[in-house]
Amino acid sequence: MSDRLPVAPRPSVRTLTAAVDVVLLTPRDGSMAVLLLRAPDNQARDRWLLPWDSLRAEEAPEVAAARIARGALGTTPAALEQLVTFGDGRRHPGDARLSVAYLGLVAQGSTASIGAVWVPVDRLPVIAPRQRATIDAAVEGLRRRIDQSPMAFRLLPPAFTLSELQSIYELVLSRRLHKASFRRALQAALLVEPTDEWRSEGRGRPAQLFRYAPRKRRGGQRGVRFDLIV
Amino acid sequence: MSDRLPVAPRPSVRTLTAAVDVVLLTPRDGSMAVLLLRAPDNQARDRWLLPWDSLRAEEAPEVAAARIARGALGTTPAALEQLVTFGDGRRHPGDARLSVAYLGLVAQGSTASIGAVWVPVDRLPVIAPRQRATIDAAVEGLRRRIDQSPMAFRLLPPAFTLSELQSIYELVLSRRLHKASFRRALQAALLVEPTDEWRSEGRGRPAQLFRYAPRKRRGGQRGVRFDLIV
DNA sequence: GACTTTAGTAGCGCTCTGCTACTAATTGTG
DNA sequence: CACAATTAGTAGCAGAGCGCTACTAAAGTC
Repeated sequence: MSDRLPVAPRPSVRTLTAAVDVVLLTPRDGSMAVLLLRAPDNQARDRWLLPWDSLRAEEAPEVAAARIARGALGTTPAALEQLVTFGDGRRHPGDARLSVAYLGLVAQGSTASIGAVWVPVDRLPVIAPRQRATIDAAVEGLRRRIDQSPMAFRLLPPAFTLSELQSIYELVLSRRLHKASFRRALQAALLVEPTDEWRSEGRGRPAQLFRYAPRKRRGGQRGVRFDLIV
Repeated sequence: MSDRLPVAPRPSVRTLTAAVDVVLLTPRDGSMAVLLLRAPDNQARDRWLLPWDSLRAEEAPEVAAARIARGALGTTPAALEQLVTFGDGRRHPGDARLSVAYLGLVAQGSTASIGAVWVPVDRLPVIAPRQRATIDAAVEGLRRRIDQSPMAFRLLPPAFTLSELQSIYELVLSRRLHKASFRRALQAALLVEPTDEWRSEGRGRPAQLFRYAPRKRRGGQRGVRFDLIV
């Protein structure tokens, strides 16, 4: 090991193929759903795929991700952020050497382009192993980050009831939350403000609609949590 | 938009160059330091660089990252995880189209290979813009994840004092923590166990040495935190 | 009107957390 | 040796946070 210079020599120019994959997630029928495309060619090895494309010349990956998402969705997703880059032996539908994965969040109730289908993440069809791993990473990434960034609000229309918001958290975290505690914590976090609209959803008392309106919190600097789940 | 098929046509094979960059971080002299290499060639545009190399044929990026880290460090870092992939217009020393960045953690007091220097992250020299952004992402990633994964312990030798551990957190979070509260939270998290060794560090009472020994925590399922800092 | 269903709140008790204030053990200094 | 200085480590209080039960409110259903 010590006989090798730590500085890389001027690299020989190696080229490879790179794809951008987009995982679009939305809440749907009580679970999270991912947007899959039906393969245009019935002979294709993978009948279903994540929206993807190879990276175009001079195109930044996040630009490509937005382009691919628009193509599959018809509109731009409410949020789009990089997840992970895979380059292992697992198969990608385009046999790309590298695939850069993006997570896009889509508000509940949105529709998709023709040929695209929302599929519950716990009922996925057979799909190329690398794209399967990408979806798992997306769901896990959403779970990890939902407390730290306003992702839940990107999964809802601009106005929503607090019960709907709580359902998003329950869906993403896959556990029940206590109503009063949830609302108290939400109140303390100064994240939403009430509108003067109410919505009656069939049975039961109508619910007030809220919108995402974060205010700067004073202080905030808390001690270390050690939220490490070993 | 709607006239474009959501399914990508069979992609023309586009190739590009990809690099793997490694940000090795260690605590050093009261701040975090990153390992930089001096350019072998004085005429090079960048006098200093992050350890990097282009991705070899059939080599998975995490394998390349481990290889590059070993070359720069002489040993394997205590942890190595993917950070982000850049592909924008910012310059990379190898002019790579894509660069996959990895974060490596190195225990306090480790030495580097010849030609490699530990530089405090708040006193960086001029460096290619993409690698500068990579370092920023590494420091920020460490800050974001230190509560959720045992990264702090990878920045220390196997046996350490609780004051040393607290210093790591203070360094990474760049704020002071309260001693009693820190220890109480650490105790509750069942993350460390005492050894029967003590260390006298010049002045003051000797400190007991601890080791990282996480135990499974019961329960753990807490409510939503809304730790969103707006 | 009684019952069901969903929204929303009050408040109790326990836990968690920030803090002050202590004790403990060592080195340095006259 | 006495005593200050320095670092390690703990006790315990007060207030904030959190889980929970139990309630009230407003709608539809029969």
